[in-house]
Amino acid sequence: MVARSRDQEKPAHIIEAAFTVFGENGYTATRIRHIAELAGISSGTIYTYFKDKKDLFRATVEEGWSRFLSQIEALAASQDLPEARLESLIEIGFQTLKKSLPLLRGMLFESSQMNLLQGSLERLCALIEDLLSARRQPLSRGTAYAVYRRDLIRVTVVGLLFSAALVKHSRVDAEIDSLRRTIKRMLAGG
Amino acid sequence: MVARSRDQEKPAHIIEAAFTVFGENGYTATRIRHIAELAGISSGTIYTYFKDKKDLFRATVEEGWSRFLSQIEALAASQDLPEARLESLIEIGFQTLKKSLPLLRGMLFESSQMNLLQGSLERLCALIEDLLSARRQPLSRGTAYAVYRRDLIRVTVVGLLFSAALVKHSRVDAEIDSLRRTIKRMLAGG
Amino acid sequence: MVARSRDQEKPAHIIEAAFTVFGENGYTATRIRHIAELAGISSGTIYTYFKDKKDLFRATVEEGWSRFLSQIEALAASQDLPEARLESLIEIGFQTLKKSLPLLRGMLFESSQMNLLQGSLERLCALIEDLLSARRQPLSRGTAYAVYRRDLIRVTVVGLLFSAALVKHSRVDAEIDSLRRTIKRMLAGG
Amino acid sequence: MVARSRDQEKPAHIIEAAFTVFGENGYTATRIRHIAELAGISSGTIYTYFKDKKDLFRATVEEGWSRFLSQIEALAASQDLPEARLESLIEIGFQTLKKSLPLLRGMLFESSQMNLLQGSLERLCALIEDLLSARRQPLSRGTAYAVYRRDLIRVTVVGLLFSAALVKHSRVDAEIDSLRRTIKRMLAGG
DNA sequence: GATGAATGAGATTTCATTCAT
DNA sequence: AATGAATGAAATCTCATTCAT
Repeated sequence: MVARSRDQEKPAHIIEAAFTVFGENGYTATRIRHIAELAGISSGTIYTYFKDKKDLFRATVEEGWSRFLSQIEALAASQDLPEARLESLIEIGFQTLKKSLPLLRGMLFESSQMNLLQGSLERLCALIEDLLSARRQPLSRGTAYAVYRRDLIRVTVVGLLFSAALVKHSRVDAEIDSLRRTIKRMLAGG
Repeated sequence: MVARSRDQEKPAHIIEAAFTVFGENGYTATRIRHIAELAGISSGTIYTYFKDKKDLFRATVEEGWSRFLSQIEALAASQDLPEARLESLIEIGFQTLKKSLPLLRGMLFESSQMNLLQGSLERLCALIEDLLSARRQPLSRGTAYAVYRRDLIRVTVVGLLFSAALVKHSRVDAEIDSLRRTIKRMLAGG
Repeated sequence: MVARSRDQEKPAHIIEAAFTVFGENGYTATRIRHIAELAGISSGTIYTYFKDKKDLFRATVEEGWSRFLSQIEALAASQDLPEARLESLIEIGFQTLKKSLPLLRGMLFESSQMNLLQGSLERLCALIEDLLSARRQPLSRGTAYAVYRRDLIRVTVVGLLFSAALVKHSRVDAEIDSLRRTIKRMLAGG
Repeated sequence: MVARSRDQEKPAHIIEAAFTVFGENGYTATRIRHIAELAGISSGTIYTYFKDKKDLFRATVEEGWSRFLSQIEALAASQDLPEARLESLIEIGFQTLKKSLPLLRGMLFESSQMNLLQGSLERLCALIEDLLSARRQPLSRGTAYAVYRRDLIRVTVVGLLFSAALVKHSRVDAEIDSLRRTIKRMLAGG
């Protein structure tokens, strides 16, 4: 009477497949049938677990962000020195960026139109802000400066994500490395 | 002896309508029929001037960028003092950003998938770099610094465009103003 | 566990309907919707079994020829006396001609589908030639005669098919009977 | 005050162009615009002289048949010996066949235009029958024989036309020559 | 008469979703 | 729960024909 644990994981399997297919083709060009085939199930079954195509997309995007953000959160909660945590942030961030680029490409643009990005972006920026704040004494330079810094972080994060997503396939690695160096320099010096 | 003369401005009218409709709905969700209706013509007429939906979209996007970039180019070519030109750049940039936001929203995401963005972005960044360089003595801090600065500009530009495009309708004006202040401060101080 | 089982005969049903509709209207004037309606299914279903309109047409034509040619082939392979087989050929041929005339009409008169005709025609002529050869001692009257006879058969077969296809609806039966008598007489006498 | 004779010939020019275009593409695939371009006029002008596409096609076909039939008619009315006239018939017939094959192709294979064929075919067969009858004493072998002969002529004529029309482009000349030899032999011997 | 831009009905085909099995 | 055949709405694009100039 063992629980059929495989069935429990079916939604996860579907999301896994959706990850790949949405990532490669984007939302509109993705065919439900392709996801089903990759997951080794029939199209109809998808509708047992997800309301419709949009719902599956949302779940897939959320899963992606969730994986990424939980790493950052663990980082934020760690006891390491601020400088070390910042270093890790950059490493994790750019590593994930490289790894998830297909996903990012296929999803970023469409998910933004569905407002799937906003929340996660907000959370990511907040985490980064916390990490940065920890670096020195909490600066009480006033509200204006707080807004300035929040905007700056957001512009930079959004800029990084979309810049990476816009890079040509062939130059991905070099470009992302370049971006990482740029960010490091920025944090260090200017 | 002469046929109903080809209205010289008809393509412009169509693009004008396309501007609005693509802007509001994005590429996929836009119906050719809606553009035709808004332009006050029949669907078929669109195909007199544009090969297909994609071609119309490309033309619309290019028109938008073209308008914007030609302003920046005029600026770059002017004889004003560097500081003044930079000031103007920011004014024009953010003004256009506000005005073209619907367009930007509907288009940025899809056009990037069609590779319509790259070229214009490249041109925009180059112009901005020129404007910035003019501010002080040409800095001969070496190649590494040049790459750093180019990346920084790109991340910031891309970050600004997509940040703005991601803002909720209701908060657009406030957010864009905030972004402008942030950029000004960044250029001034940090 | 099993989906609505694929109706084994559905393609046959569709072809049956296509038979009628293509027959009555020809390829171009035939509307997929009409075939679907006659078959009692939705238009979309046709695309489950056939790639596109052209594919359905090809399948329909091939089915028609196939039915006809397999009868002739059976005849050619039979052990009957040559005279009897020739007699059967004519009976079967003209019977099928009557029955399939709508199809024939739709099939023959489509410049876009001409090449569908060539192959089947070739096969039919070859079969007829075999049947005729069997009638007497293989005639070794030389190559020139062989060409002559092949041409004659082709002209006659093509002439019969198209003559029948050109006949007015109201006079079909009488005309085809007349043609059959003519061919019989031709084979008997001239 | 010279009559603008060029205008008088405009319909003829149009038909000339239509000849080529219909011949190359068949009725359905022919675009009015292409005919207009080849004739060096605008599409609209065609509608000054022809009611619609079908009307232009009819006129084109009739012109083709007319040219051909008038030659045959002259032949039938000539005082030459029957044998010589028959010889001429074959020469003229196959010559025209070669020359007008593109037209023929475009003309024969259009189910929508089938009835254009009937009349001209009838006339052609009647002329041929007259020419053949003249060869010997009018045969009073009775009605049955008359029907037999008429059918035979029709089948042969139709067979020739469509056989020729079905031949592959590359083999046209050889095949038509072969058909001519076959017909000659048939008239001589069988 | 000539022009050719504009029209707009209409056809094929796709694909998310349903539901009988 | 799973299946996958069936559905059918919906969208782009074509092209004969019209008609203002």
